[in-house]
Amino acid sequence: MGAANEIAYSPHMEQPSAPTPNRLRTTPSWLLTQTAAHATRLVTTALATRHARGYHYRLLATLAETGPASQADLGRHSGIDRSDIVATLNDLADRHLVRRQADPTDRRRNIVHITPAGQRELTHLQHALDTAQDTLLAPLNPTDRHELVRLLDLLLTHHSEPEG
Amino acid sequence: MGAANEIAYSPHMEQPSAPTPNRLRTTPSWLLTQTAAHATRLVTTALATRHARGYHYRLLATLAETGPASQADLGRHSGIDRSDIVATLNDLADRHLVRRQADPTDRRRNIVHITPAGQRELTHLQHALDTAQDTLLAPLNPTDRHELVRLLDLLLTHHSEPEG
DNA sequence: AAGCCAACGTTGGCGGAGCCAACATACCAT
DNA sequence: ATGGTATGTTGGCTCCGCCAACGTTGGCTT
Repeated sequence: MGAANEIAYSPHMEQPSAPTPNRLRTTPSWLLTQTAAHATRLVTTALATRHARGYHYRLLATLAETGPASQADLGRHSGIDRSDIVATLNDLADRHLVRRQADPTDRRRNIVHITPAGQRELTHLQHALDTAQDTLLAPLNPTDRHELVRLLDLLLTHHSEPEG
Repeated sequence: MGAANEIAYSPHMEQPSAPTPNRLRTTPSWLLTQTAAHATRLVTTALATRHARGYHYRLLATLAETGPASQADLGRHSGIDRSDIVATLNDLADRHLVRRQADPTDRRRNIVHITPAGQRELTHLQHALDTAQDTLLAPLNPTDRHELVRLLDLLLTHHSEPEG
């Protein structure tokens, strides 16, 4: 039928997606969760190239910025639950990207350090992540990008502060 | 130590949250997923007042807008996987909010209808959802709200279209 | 008419993210 | 000394988004 570079049309080939109902398309929370889902997909595949998940990056990034910290503090800074911190740190420690060390002044606490290897890994993850950000924001010009960040920051700040 | 209307300070009372690392705070995908998480919390609790989840609303809304449709079409319009459609429709059908009917012209298909009770329930859910939207967008003025919707719509459209 | 491929509904499963409850241990103020 | 509370840890849960497989049915091709 057609030349090789034409797109073959098969009567059995249906549209992979269909128009989204207006009720959803105009609901801010829906727009938010759907774009977030796309962002998560991009980030997940980006981090997966280095066998990491979101929690791994978040913890390494938090550690690099705050310095050695207890697991509870890590949780508060990164917004990850204490129990999830444990599992994620286990992963990171198994790969020697992080070190748990007993706090001599408080025997309940572990002081968690990022290792040099962890620092290097974070650099790789950061690079992969930066690329994903560009892909995500591709359709937006610089002005729109800043505007989006501003608006999201407003929402996040408002809903995070206890005194709302 | 102070009067009753002062906020009691206890040395054991730590901040429930702590400053988020800049690396995260300035990452668009992080802002997106975190605000989406807040939105999901609001929507989830709003829908929970009527014992519904996101998928239930999405299907009812889609049905109301497109009219009777096959499960596959419902999936394409709502962005929900075929297998999840089955489970969600089971819930809705159990509560008589939806009716499955064999398609006489294609015995593979079910034609799904929304019942009058389903229409009424959708109205309730919509109301709960609208309130949640207001709570979510509280810190934004009308201009910013439209701007946010515009930007998210841009992202969503870009990443949904097959020809990216 | 036969054969083949595709779509349909359904079952069962998976992983990530965000939670919560409970517990033993350790700290600290009273 | 006692009681309240923070810490790390285990185990469990829900929601959302996916994927693989299977039996059935439809429809195009030859």
